[in-house]
Amino acid sequence: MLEWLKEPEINFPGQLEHGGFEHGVCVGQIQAKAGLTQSTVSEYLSILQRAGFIEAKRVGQWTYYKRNEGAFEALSKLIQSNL
Amino acid sequence: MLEWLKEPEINFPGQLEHGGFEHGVCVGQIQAKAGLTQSTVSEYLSILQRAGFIEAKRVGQWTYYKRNEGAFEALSKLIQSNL
DNA sequence: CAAATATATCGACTTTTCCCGATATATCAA
DNA sequence: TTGATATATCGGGAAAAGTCGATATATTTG
Repeated sequence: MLEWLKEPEINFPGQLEHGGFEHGVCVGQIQAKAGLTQSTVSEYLSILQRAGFIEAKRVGQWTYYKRNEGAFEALSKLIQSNL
Repeated sequence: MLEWLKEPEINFPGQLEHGGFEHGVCVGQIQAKAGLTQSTVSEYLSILQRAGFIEAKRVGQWTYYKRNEGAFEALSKLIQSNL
């Protein structure tokens, strides 16, 4: 999912019908591509959010998720320095 | 364990009695510090070895393990570029 | 070769993670 | 307000990972 969200335009064409990509991609799009149930995908996304890798924005009945690039940079640096 | 092996002289003083650190640290030293059973530590180390994070060298009845720094560098870069 | 020592492997049990269906909550549309 | 849609949360069963004791293998020493 994290890789998918790196190129949302390519991986989630259906998102165009939900107002574009500025806020991220909504759960239903990710679920359809993942082939897992709605509850599983929702839980995954909330875990990734708590871990700081993605950000959520609620707009109406939709929740949009997008990557937090800073977290990946930080993880990469942490592996370099601490591990 | 991976962090311990970054500074073997500091974390495994008992290793001095096993011929020093040039080949790495032997399993018994790591086991004592980890506080887990011998079998568990042996399995951990073999998993880390298969994953490429450490290298093993058998010398007599001892197996010495040491870090493979390249693997950490590669992981850090992989997170930067692919994730 | 036999006993001692260091490590590896195996089988079983426990704990954690994964994933689901059911249900709850929130928003939108009529 | 009611029904439809999107997402979140909950409880449980299945799968995977963690950990152990017992045992096997390899090496050294006497």
